[in-house]
Amino acid sequence: MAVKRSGPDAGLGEFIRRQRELGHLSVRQLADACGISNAYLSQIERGYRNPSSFVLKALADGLELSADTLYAQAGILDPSDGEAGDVAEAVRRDPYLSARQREILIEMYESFRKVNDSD
Amino acid sequence: MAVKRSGPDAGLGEFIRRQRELGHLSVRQLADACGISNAYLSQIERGYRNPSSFVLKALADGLELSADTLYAQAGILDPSDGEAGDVAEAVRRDPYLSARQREILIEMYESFRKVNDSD
DNA sequence: CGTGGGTGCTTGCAAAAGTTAACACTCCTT
DNA sequence: AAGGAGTGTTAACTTTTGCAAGCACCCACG
Repeated sequence: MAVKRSGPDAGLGEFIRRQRELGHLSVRQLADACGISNAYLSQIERGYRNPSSFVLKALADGLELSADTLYAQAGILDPSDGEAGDVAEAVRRDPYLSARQREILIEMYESFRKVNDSD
Repeated sequence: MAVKRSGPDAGLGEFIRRQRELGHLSVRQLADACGISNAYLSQIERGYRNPSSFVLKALADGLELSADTLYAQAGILDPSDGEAGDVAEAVRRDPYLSARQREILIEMYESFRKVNDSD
């Protein structure tokens, strides 16, 4: 599946460590806040382990940044996913729409915005 | 340890299954698109497995939605996340749309919802 | 019929995730 | 100097992920 597997090679880990240090947190403090063991966090930071989705989310919360930011660092999120107003966001989060329907609604919304700009 | 543990309890899995069905994809089709095995996807959808962050990201891509959307559904539900389905609300609050445009978007949104019900 | 392909599901098993209990080191305090 | 408490790291272990290979079922087509 092409995705980078473990090994001392972790951009994500380095980023987490830097964020942790910026927040003046010890390995144990952040690990506790995330509900994981300090040993495990240490290994994640040095690229010897890949966190599960739940742990990644917990880390994002503990570091007070969005999961998307961590994903971006993990190299698994297109930075282009960024922007989007509240409407587009609400559409993306709606669990009852198909991908195609979301696409249509967002496109229509953005075309409305565009038209209004030139007023 | 705070992080939610497995069990047939899967909000996330149900959501993934629903999205897959809305896209008219078979288990094998989505699994292939995500680079994971069909057996594994089946188990994820029924709540017997928790995907790693990499697999979760692949699923988000395969379903054409953002990783955060999956996270929101993943049951790490901050109630503060403002109850997803408020597309209509977001549209009504948007200051950059005309009354007519709001009407159109909401109507289209609701018709999508209606169509999906009868799947 | 019958067989080939479609669907989702079960079953081992190797390989990772994740834990507990240690380690070595530093900095304070006594 | 001897202890305590802080730091990050390692080692041995258990639990979970994720896959290959197969099951049972349904539907179309010769």
